[in-house]
Amino acid sequence: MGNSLTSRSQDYSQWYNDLILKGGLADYSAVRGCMVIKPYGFGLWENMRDVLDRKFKETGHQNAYFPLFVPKSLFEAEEKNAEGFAKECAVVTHYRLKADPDNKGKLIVDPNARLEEELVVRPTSEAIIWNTYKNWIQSYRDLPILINQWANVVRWEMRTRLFLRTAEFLWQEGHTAHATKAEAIEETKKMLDVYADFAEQYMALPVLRGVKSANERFAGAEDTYCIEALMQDGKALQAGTSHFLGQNFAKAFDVKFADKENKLEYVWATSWGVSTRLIGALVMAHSDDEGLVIPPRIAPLQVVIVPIYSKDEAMKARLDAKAGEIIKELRAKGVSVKYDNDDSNRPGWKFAEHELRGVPVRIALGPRDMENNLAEVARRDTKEKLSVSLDGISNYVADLLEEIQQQMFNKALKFREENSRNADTWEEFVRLLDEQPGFIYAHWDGTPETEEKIKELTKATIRCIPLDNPQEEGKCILTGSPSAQRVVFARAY
RNA sequence: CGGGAAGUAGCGCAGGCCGGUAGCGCACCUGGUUUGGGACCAGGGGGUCGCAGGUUCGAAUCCUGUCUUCCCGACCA
Repeated sequence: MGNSLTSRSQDYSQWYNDLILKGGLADYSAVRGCMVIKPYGFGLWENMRDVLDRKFKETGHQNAYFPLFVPKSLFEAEEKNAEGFAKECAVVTHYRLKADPDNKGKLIVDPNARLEEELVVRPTSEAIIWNTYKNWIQSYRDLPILINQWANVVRWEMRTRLFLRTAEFLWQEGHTAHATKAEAIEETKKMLDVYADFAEQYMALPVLRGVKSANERFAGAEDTYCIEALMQDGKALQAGTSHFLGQNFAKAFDVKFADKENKLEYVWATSWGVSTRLIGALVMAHSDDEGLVIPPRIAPLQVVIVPIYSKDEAMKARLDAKAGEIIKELRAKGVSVKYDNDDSNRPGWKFAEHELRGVPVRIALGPRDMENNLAEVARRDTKEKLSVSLDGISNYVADLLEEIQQQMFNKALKFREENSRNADTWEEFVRLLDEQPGFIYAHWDGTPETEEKIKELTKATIRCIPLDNPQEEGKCILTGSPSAQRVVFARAY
């Protein structure tokens, strides 16, 4: 019907937008480049958030909240950071509107209400946070500070895309302060591992863990670690970053502490974040032409039960009673389940609708099954349908959810492996990018100029230099200069 | 900011070249029959045609301007 999805082969962008709109995750909003996250999409975000938040707390972090507005003078304190974000900042210049004297019923910005100092709407919070940390840190006894905040940030991008790049997005940003460089680096890597584990175990999304080249590094960081995922169209997506900030922000905001010998030292810093972009990653990694496919562990709804009613009222009552039993058992196991007994839609409509929304497991319960003590269990990932005995069905479904979770990860991993290739010559590199897009492992001479040139020529960037990358002598695909290792190239979102 | 396309009912669209006072599908409301892969019949409600000017007896339609959205680039998580 009108709800069918554009086929992927036709237009990947359209397919992606359809998935989000028709899958019920989000809507376009009245504000350019922003979106409305609908309850179903927000439920997904809440589940992701809850898991991450638990992991942050398990690793010793606490939540706090810092202001949305950053005075311009603070924002510009760390020069590289300010420069990096300057082009995409929304800025508050006035604090009042007034009636338009020339246009009844309309408002204009009151020119007399100009702020003495402009306020930058945070594109990231390092500046405001380090300005605060300055007051919190005097001694090594005050360290480490391990704080995370859940917030929204604004980056005024020229071109936006639902979930992947919206002008405003939700995220978490961790900001930590440490007494030693080693401790800060350890923190940076630890949080990268938290992200990678989350992506793989909960989102069923295999990721490469690596470090960014200088060109792709976060503005103001010494090193940017990242997790990189591969989407079904062969493009890469940066799914999370963890930055070792060195002493850059400590120096910019003059944050020093007295060590045990009473010597004053600059504090070492990290920051790390993941955003609602993860939802975009999830959509593009797992969905198919029937709609979303959401991994069970973070699905807003894990199981839906669809009764097949008939005129027979007694049978209807039996179906309701049986469904009630199953729901009770599943809920006792911590499985989220909905009984879709809304009589205004027919079963076929419901099947299609829940597939569009990516509900991992559907149980159909009808008279035919009841007579045989069976139910039809359908899994979303493979679209397989099985007749399952009603005895112990809740155990079966609980196990199936875990199996789907595993299967989705395995499938995505297999896809990534099949779309990861070595390129040894420039011709091969260019051909692979166009004909078999994916992660391309190639030698690079290590210079920013070469990386820039490759980007200009092919739009491919270095996604990361994987951690524990095998060392291998070779020649740069562009310049032929010696190289000690392959790095990962791809076109990226 | 460049290059395309589009703004007509809640959604998706037709009508536009050739001007005559707006239509289709879905959704919605009422009644009935239905329910194992997006049901059917009958009846019904809903639109200053993105906005502002202009041409004309008359504009959804022609002209000018303007705003917005989507797609493709540049920028970026």
